[in-house]
Amino acid sequence: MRISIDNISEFLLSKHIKPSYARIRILEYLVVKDSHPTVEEIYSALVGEIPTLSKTTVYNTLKLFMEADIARIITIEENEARYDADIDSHGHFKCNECGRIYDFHIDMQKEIEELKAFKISEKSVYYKGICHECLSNKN
Amino acid sequence: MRISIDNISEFLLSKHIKPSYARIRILEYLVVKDSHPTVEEIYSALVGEIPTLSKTTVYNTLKLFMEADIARIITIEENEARYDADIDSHGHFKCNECGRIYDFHIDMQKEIEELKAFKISEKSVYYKGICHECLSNKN
DNA sequence: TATAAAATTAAAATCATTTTAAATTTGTAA
DNA sequence: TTACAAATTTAAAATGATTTTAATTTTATA
Repeated sequence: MRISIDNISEFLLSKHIKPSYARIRILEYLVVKDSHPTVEEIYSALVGEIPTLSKTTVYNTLKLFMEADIARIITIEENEARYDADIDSHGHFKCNECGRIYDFHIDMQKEIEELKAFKISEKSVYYKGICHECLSNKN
Repeated sequence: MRISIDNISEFLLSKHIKPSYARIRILEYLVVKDSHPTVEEIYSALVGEIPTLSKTTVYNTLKLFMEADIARIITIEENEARYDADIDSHGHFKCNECGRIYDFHIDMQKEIEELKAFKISEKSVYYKGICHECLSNKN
């Protein structure tokens, strides 16, 4: 379920998170941008409008969101943790040329025989390659 | 295709990699242990027998292996890159209790409609949860 | 208004990885 | 065998993302 921009504050309250200004703006950024930003990107984008913002707050807030299952971390590449406010299971494709991350739908319901006795709490699917746009630009 | 222990040296030669002692031992460790070790684990395990070994060599060697498609990196968790000498596509399950990584078979052939115009070069599937053994120990 | 709890912050610490430049080893041609 | 160039390995320093710490600011409420 995607969060809508209108009700960020109520949404946070429903998750028992106090909707401070920083939290609202960070979640709003995650939802609106929908680009799976890094901490650096979030911080840089918001520090202009929230001059007192610190990176620690961005880290704290994202950790809070993850604990509340509002956001999830995308570790498609070490050395660049990204964050996604879309919790529903879907795949991520990273373009090795432009660096963009694309979402795609993929069925992850199928039961895995070997994991029958395991308790699965999280599934991630990461693809890499070259996106359509970058392929076009090459010709 | 799994590499067998007997022919590590020939295998490296077939990939146009000079089979130095460090390279042979590191690849051997990856193949035999089959536990998706971190750089730290590889280094610690081998430095006793190869006292001059340095971590930089482990890093260099793993990078070399990845470039030659002999090994792949598993970034199921930022802050702990792991390495796998099994290149065939398969899924990885990480137990949040004991930290072990399990392999499992999963069909990754299915074409994704949304990525039809994309060039896919790498697919990763990461699951997390609690493994069977840790679930048993809890009761 | 006072006060305690929560949120935010800057600065320092940590730690995996990369870079750099030097030292060592290896292969090969003379 | 010897000498030299290339490849490999190395230690040390640099980098950079993240975490920790401890202090400050903000918020809610009595």
